Amino acid sequence: MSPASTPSNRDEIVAQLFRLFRCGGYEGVSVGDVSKATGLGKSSLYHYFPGGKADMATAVVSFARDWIKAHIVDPLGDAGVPLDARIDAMLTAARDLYDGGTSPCLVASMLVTPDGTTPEGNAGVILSDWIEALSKALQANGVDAAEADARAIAALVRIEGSLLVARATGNLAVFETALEETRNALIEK
Amino acid sequence: MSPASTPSNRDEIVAQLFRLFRCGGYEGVSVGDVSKATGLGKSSLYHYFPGGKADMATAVVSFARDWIKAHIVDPLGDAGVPLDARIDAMLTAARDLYDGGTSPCLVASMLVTPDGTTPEGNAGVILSDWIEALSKALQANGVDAAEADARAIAALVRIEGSLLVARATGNLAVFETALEETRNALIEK
DNA sequence: GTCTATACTAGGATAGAC
DNA sequence: GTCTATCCTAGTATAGAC
Repeated sequence: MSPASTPSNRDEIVAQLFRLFRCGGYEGVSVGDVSKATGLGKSSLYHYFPGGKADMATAVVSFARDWIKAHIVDPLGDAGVPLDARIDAMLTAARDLYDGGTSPCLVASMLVTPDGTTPEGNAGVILSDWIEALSKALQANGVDAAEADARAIAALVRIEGSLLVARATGNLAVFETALEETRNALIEK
Repeated sequence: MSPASTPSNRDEIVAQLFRLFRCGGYEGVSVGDVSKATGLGKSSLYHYFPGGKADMATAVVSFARDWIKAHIVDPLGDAGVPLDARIDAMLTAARDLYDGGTSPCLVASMLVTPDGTTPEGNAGVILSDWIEALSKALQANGVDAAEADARAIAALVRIEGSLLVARATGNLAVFETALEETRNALIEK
């Protein structure tokens, strides 16, 4: 794959890394792939990421975590907006992030590691951030803590599960339907 | 990893392959890994799988599909057993397959492929088999087709999603709770 | 900060003996 | 059917010039 335009700074490289790692996971991406995708030579990449591929993984997880914070966690905590609007914003962000059910989840892809290996970059915290923010938003609207946690977890289970099932079976509607069900389950009194 | 005991036939090798591929996906497993895990030399492996790693992936998907048929699809179609007992059997099989939420799903892991690559072995059909069998079982008990499909899909979404969330966040209870919720949602009149 | 060139290892696959 | 030996490519990483 040739680069849309050669990136001029580290942030643009990381955006490319996100595209690559979300599809291939850690093992499925080579430094050569990154070189091709960005148009930069390997040495340039090692300039930005002295620790090599492991550094790239760390950077991409950090990038994704920031994206979730800006587009999901912070909006969910915005007390100036009604809860149902915040939830709609979250679901819109999810639809966008996963391209309507066609693009894989980075967390899921980074979780695939050879037997006995620990996942690179600890992407799991991204899901924890999301769940916590959602639970907090529900609690601020009068849902008790245990119920809020359960609903928040169920929401992420639906989103992640439907993305996987949609992509595995080629049935894209599964994802869209799950978003709608998630909305209903979260808003329910 | 050293072999529990050196496998004496192709089936035993495939069982090892299943362990490896479900964790590492296609890209995360090398022929050398397989050699170490089985105790067989590379040439022996190429004797059983002339097409190399791609052949191994095909064999392991076939193995998993057979397992699902024997432990889930066929029991779900057993008209001599009450529906709720069949569903319990399905959930017990799932708990067993995923080791209570600690072992990854082969379908999910094989879905992780470098950008532009098509998944090796087409593991997605395994989920389709499962969903279809579950929907059929519900329909045979008076649930109309559209509702049965929706419930079957929702069940797999919950199982796959909870496995992912449980493993990513380190919260194993998510998986067990999801199995219970799946049971309730399927049995509901 | 980017390049070319290079070193070295790991990975996929085959040859040919036993 | 399994082994040792080997081949070749791809992959990670570094050196040093510009």
